[in-house]
Amino acid sequence: MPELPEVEVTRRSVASRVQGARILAVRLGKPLRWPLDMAPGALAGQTVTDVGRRGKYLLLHLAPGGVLLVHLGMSGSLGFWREPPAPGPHDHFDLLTTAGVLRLHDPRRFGAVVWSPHADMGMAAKLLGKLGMEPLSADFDPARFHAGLRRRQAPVKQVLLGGDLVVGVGNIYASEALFMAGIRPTVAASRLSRPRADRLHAAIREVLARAVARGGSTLRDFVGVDGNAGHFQLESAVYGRAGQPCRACGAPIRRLIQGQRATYYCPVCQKA
DNA sequence: CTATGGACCTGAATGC
DNA sequence: TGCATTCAGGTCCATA
Repeated sequence: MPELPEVEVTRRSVASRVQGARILAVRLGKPLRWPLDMAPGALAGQTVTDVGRRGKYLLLHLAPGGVLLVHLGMSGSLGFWREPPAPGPHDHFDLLTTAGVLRLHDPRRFGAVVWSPHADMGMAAKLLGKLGMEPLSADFDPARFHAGLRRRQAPVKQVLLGGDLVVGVGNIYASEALFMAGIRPTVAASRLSRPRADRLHAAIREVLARAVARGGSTLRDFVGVDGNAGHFQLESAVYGRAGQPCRACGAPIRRLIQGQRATYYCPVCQKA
């Protein structure tokens, strides 16, 4: 479900609710991607000082002790209640605080919660250490982006998904950004000229920033922290539109598989 | 080091 | 209606 915009929207609403709250306990459901071995009272007494984000990871900074890292995987969402309903079969993590309960709901359990005390940043460092540039920050530099692309022989779409050059571009927005830049997803990343890399750089920023501004509502079943479903307005140019006419030129949108993931593009607007 | 395919898990949609 | 197959927004890991 979540790509960077959805995670960012989630971050903002989580921050507004739990920042400054003190943790009372945690409740664990089924194991997520990595089992979290933690007693219910393990974090009790810690305060949530800040809610950050790196790529698609949410970072709950706790004082005095460390960072609680949360990833939503493919199907995860966070909810917040003053008085939460009884946990369902897919509610796998509750953070009980003085402000209310933050709950991770994740049917497929590809998501994760990782606790890293400051003394031992092992797991968090390993997960965050290889991440690429943040696309919505000044850190996302066109020259470095182009240099990174030039070193890769793989199709540009798969390089975008890799997350080691630039983070946060998921399967939907990868297709959308490539369409906006007029670049075919199958082109070897190394073959992109600087001007075309610059167009892609700008397209990534624009597509993601627009989705954030719309509250992450571009995804079909995005569920905000307040429980409201999105507006069900998947306004994609190409994603999920195989066979339908390109909104720019009318040619039928094509679908192909790259690295076991669906890719969509316009054969006319994206020549190479 | 890079590139590729498999793995993890469940539910919804589709097809016969 | 029932049952099998396909597909889904992520990313780590083993293997060449």
